[in-house]
Amino acid sequence: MQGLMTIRAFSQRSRLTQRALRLYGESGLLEPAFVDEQTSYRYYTEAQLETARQIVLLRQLEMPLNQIAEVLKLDAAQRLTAIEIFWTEAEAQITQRRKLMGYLRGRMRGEARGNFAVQSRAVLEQKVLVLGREITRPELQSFIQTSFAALFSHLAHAGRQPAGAPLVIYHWELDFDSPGLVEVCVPFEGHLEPAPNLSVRLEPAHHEAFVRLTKAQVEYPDLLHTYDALTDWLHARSLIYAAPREIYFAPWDATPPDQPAFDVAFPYSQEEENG
Amino acid sequence: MQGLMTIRAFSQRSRLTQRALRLYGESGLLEPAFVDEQTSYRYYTEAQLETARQIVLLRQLEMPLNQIAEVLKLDAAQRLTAIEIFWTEAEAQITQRRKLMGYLRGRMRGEARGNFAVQSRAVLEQKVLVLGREITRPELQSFIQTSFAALFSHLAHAGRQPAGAPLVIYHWELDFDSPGLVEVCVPFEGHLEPAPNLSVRLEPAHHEAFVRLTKAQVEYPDLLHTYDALTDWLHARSLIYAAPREIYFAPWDATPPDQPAFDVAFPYSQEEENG
DNA sequence: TTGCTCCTCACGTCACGTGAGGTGGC
DNA sequence: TTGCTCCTCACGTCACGTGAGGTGGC
Repeated sequence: MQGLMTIRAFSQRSRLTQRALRLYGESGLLEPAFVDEQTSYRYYTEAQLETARQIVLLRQLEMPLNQIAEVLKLDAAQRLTAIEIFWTEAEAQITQRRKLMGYLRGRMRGEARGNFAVQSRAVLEQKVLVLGREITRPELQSFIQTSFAALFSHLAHAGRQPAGAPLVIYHWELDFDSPGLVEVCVPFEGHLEPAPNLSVRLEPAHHEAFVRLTKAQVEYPDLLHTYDALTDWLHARSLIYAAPREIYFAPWDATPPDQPAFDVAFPYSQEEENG
Repeated sequence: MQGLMTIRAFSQRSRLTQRALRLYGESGLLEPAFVDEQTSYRYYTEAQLETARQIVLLRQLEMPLNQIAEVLKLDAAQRLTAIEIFWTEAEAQITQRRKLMGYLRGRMRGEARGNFAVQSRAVLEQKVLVLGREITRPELQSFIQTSFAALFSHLAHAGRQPAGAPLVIYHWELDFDSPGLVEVCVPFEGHLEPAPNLSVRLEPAHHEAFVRLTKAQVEYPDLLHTYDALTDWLHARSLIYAAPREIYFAPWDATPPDQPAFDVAFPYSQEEENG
């Protein structure tokens, strides 16, 4: 019994509740150094305090328990790296929320209501080279970049040039959290054979409602408002709309933040015979 | 059926899941404009979209549903104020976490381990005027300030001077989340009658372990480390300790951030006859 | 024998996600 | 009749909080 603490003593010194300690014991996150088989009493050592305190700290940063378990398996150097990665993501979320709050403020003060002028246009039929996959939100950014690179290199190998602005089509009805099909497309002319994962498709002629945005507006709050403005516009005209798309008509890297860089568009058709 | 949307249409345009919409309907947060009594089908109006979108935004700021319900009852001006208050608290939490992360970084790199030098001293018996109440963490700051003001004015009215450094005693064993008894005390000499809520007590002579901190260190991470250092020190010497206290020996407002301003102390006694 | 500490269920909370099994209108 | 949309349970998830009712050692 030398140096062993009861759950009460350990709870007080670690600042973990007894309930939490039992839970962590069951899940294997922090098992008591010794458990009396007769009484099921849990006993902890002084050395386990360090682990317990790290758990407390990580929980206060809102790291989930299963991630904490993984982090604790790493050695000191890797552990700090893992924590830094987690924290970087947390900070990104915070930035996101701060922007949302700014958007909310403006919205409630009645500002910026007309900032997103909806226009419409006719789009001609065009052939596109398509790379599509089911992805989730966090994967989106890197998926788009690598896909465009793959498409352009495929075109170059076939001796073809892009014949229009590249676009990205979102097939999952604006539900941003669950995974859904995203297609990255580059228009071309002439003939191209489909390859594994790369299909060739004829995008039909259509009308579309669109909003033109600057490069800076690619971030969250503005994009949300754009979608709202577009669906409101379409609904007000009783139009049926298809999967939304982003059309990158300007060279992305060369465009300054405050200059128009892309359109968000919804293809639409007249409502079926009804009213 | 003019202008009524099914739950699916409303879900897509509001970006709330059907599950969430049903839940909000039951709780009264956002009830469908019309419910078919035969089929129990829910129908929503265009006008409800604005409310729905505000709910989405507030949920993304992690405002709890019951608080959202309260906020939505307010008119536009008050609503924005309420949201700003909520957000200010959220930002305070973020600042807190960022400090914790800094503390964790230093801790894992092995820095700052010896920063908190534990000392010990004998304290003489003294009479104190006490104001105590059960409070929770968020109330602490303002409770301490108003209590000190009340105690000093009581002393002044009775024609007495403080006879030592004022202190705050925490009786709830370092469990910072649940509510617990906190006592704000001012030592005095001579005679004083107890008043409602104000008791007069003789603090017995004792020994205490303490750490001296600067004004800047009153914030979270350092305070945590201080408590750890003190309980480790006491435990290493097999000492029994009582409720911890903070002793404000310097005039708070006049002290610069990097100067010593208060002690964190644990009264202790020898362990009962045992080893 | 009386407290005290510890134990194991088991249900509640929060805001949903995810089926299961069933109904109504074209 | 077949899909499709909608419905209502009901259980699962996450990280616990909060009793209820019972045991073991001084």
